[in-house]
Amino acid sequence: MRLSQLLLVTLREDPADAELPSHKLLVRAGYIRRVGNGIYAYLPFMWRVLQKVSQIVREEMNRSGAQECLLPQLQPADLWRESGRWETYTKAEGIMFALRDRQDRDLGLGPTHEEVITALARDLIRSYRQLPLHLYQIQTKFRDEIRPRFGLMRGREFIMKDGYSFHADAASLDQTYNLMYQTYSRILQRCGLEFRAVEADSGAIGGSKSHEFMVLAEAGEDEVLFSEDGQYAANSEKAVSVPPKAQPSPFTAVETVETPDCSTLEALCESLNCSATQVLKTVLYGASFENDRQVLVLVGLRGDQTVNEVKLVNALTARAPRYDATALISLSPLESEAAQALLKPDCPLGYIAPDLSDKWINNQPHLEPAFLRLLDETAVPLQGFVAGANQLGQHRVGLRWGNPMVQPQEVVDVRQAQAGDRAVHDPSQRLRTARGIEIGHIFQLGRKYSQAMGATYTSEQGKEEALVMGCYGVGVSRLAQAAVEQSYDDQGIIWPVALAPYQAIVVIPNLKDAQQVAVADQIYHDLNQAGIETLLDDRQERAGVKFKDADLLGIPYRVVTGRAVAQGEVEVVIRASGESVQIAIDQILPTLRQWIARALAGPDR
RNA sequence: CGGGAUGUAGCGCAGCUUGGUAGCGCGCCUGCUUUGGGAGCAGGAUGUCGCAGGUUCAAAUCCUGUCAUCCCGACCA
Repeated sequence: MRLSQLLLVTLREDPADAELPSHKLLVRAGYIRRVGNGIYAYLPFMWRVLQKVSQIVREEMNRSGAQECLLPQLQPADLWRESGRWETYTKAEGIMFALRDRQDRDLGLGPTHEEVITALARDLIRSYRQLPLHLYQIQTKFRDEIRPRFGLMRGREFIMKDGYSFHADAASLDQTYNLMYQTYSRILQRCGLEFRAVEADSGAIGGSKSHEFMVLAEAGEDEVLFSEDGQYAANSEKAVSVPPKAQPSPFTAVETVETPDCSTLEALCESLNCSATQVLKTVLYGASFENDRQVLVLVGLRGDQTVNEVKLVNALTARAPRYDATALISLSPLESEAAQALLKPDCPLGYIAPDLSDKWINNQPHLEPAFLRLLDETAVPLQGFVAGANQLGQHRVGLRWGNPMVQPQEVVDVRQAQAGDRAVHDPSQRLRTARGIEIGHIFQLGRKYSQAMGATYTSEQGKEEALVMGCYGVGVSRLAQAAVEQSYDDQGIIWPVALAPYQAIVVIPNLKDAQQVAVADQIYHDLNQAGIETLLDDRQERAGVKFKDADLLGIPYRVVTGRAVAQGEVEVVIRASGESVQIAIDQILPTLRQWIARALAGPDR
């Protein structure tokens, strides 16, 4: 394309509403425009990038044997009621845009497609002979994010590839899951991105085994913990580790001591002259379930550790049935004001322990009259520890489990693993931390949806069985922006060759020089003819403007038909390295062809 | 939803404290010059100062409300 005919509006200054470099650059270089909060227009250059990503995803998915289809975005609420997610998706997480049609039917705009695909599978899959089966689509998803931000990173409308596989048994699911792990790795390699696959929490979608694919970048919203030997990597929400050893306790006898003004751990440790590892910290949470029942949760853990709320949410969700509930709607630490509504006014907050009496709980209609008491694994081996006395200004020291401190029955892992902790698989390894942008997620769903929605098949033994499912997502638009976040400089974007909207740009420094124009035209024509996607900057602009724009746009190879055309040569500048070489005009095509082929060389086929 | 901030020309901003009829840079249009790293000179166009009330002789400026946007948090297949 000729730039003189393209819609290209570049900005010299950063847009005021952008924070991330990638967001600023995509707007400045004319790739995207914000239309509303979390809603973006993909302008022609961006659309080309997105198609590049989609095409790589498509090729690799097809290669894995999955079949492409396109599912509806407008989804009947009844399907979501069948899976039990209508309430949680419109109420709890509130992530689904819900609407009502003129017949008063509830509908949702698809944030994900498990329900639709499972309903289809229920209709279409009858026999084990049809299995395994893997369907995927690439299309726009809608999510009513509470706080959209960072441009395409967290939009309310975004493009995603989502795939769903169906199996007769767990072994077959495992196979496809592993295949997807490889497929995703290939996709990211082909996109030219630095990434890491990590163990992940499976979150509200449910299911068991799950990995996230993280594009590594400082601006990433997720923290990744990994061991240096490469054997272990996990999202910090999910990560497990061996905590540092506890210091031996200086307390030998059980006694209650006065600890005024020690409602914080630091103050307590200083006052008692002990280590936080000898303190049993008790954190109070308020949890609400979808049936409006509220539960107060006491979590005991070692003082130097912190609660991982994702793990705690999972622990509570698992216990929902005991409150006749299925889903946790909210969980938050009880701050003093909120606590006042639920607890009696003189409750000794700051000095509580896991054996805090239930009598402090207010008598309220939806509030459970007893605490749910959970103990983190780190607290179990403590000896001679310190805990609140359940009396303002007092702590107990020298405690051991049993008498008088009754150990909570339920021991769980709700502890946040941290950089510097030892790895579980090899305690000589220390965990390190990195930041990542989640651009892919694979799950083993199991029978969660097929059971809920009655999607069954007839097995080889003639028995009716629920389908075993997996699901696999790639954030296509997010991936494109993540690529920028990983690769830019102070001049602009540096696209990987595989994702660049155009691979080359021919710049004419001086339009008045007929020879420069003729050579540029010829090269432009020849390159396109040879299948190299090439732009021609034939705008009535000064050379400097064209160079600046080419750099900002991030086109990998820039061919400049400058003064050297008189000697039969042009200059080629490699965007990524800034390297510049003089090349004979007739060598441009073979040279670029070779460079591009090398840059696009993906994983072995 | 809690905390913080901002809304003034297409974009980035000043003006607001101390009310007096709106300005700078970039961009845009015209002309001349320039022509390899976001040119120079000359001329020109562009604003319901987010919106609605109020105070006042007079409001971008003060007050109230409201909407929008951004940041931190909560939230997030």
